Amino acid sequence: MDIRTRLIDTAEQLFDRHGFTATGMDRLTHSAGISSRTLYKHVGSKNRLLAIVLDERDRRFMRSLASAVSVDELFGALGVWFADQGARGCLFLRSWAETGGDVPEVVEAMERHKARLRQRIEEIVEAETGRRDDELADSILLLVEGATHAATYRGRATVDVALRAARRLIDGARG
Amino acid sequence: MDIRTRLIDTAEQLFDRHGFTATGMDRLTHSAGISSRTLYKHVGSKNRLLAIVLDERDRRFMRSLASAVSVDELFGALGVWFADQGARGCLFLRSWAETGGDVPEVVEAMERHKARLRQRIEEIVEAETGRRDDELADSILLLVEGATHAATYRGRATVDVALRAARRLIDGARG
DNA sequence: CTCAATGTAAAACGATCACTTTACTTGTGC
DNA sequence: GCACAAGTAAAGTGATCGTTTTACATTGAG
Repeated sequence: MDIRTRLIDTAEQLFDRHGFTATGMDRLTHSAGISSRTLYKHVGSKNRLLAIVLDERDRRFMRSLASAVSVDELFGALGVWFADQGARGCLFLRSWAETGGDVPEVVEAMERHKARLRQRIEEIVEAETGRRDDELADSILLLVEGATHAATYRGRATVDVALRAARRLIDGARG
Repeated sequence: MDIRTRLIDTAEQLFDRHGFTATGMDRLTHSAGISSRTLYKHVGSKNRLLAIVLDERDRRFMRSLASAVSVDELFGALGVWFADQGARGCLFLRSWAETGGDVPEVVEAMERHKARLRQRIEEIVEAETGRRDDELADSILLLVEGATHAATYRGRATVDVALRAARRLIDGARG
């Protein structure tokens, strides 16, 4: 595997499992099996590394939603994501909060991700109902966000609750 | 103001605004205007301080929901909370994640808070509909959790979206 | 008047922080 | 066969981490 990919993957796991600030560069370089010199040649700084990690995670997350054209598939994909990656809350919001909103690269990565997620949900709602519905998309975004965070303490069944609530909202809007 | 109260209030603000790990004890003692010796006499360690902060925040948060007997009042209180305290995501989940789930006192404070929140929502749903409805309470918990986190990047209007979605779910369950 | 409690300031603790530097080993392409 | 790019290990940068310690001031109760 490419050294840069290995670095970014390792960083994502450590940041996600132990937190950004709590993860030291020593632990990172040892886990990735590279020297600190190489790390800094590649990513420049710890903050830049975080921003890169977030961008890469966004790409992977959006790809996992790429084929969904219904809320069933949306929450299905979300359930698979949690099963694969674990559920420890949204890494974008956690990173934003851990850095106090003070790191522009991180703020922008978070905002980009949330805008894309919101856009994707809008498309799914339109595919399912046949029309644009901002309010419905907003509601389902809330359910996705809620499931993401409640799953950390209520487990994966939360995704099913979110799906059923989304279905009721859609059926209500249709009827 | 009592020295211990001042310490806990200051810690809550700093942890919330800048993150737990990123907040050093020096900054904390200077902001609270106390010596580090006194701080450690009172709370023992940084982790214990965090647990105490969370318990105190839970008390204050639950008190702000104490009089609500409808979802309108529930989300009304939530909106007031965000207006007063700002919206940077759930401090309990953020603290749990920042400490990697490795600090028992923090894990327990988070779980206590979430159990109480879920219980409070169950009561509000019962007051509003006249009957117990676990599924409906689960859905509204998701909307509360979703609003809490989406408010960080979509602003306070998110609370209104959550309220309207909750109303539709309740009306659907009633009819 | 004095003892004990409660506070302060400030230095010291070893560890660790993010990051840089020095010195050396590898291929790879021309 | 040699220069160059890309990696390593390891020491060093000064700063800061959470926590403890030393030495001293204030204050209220008996």
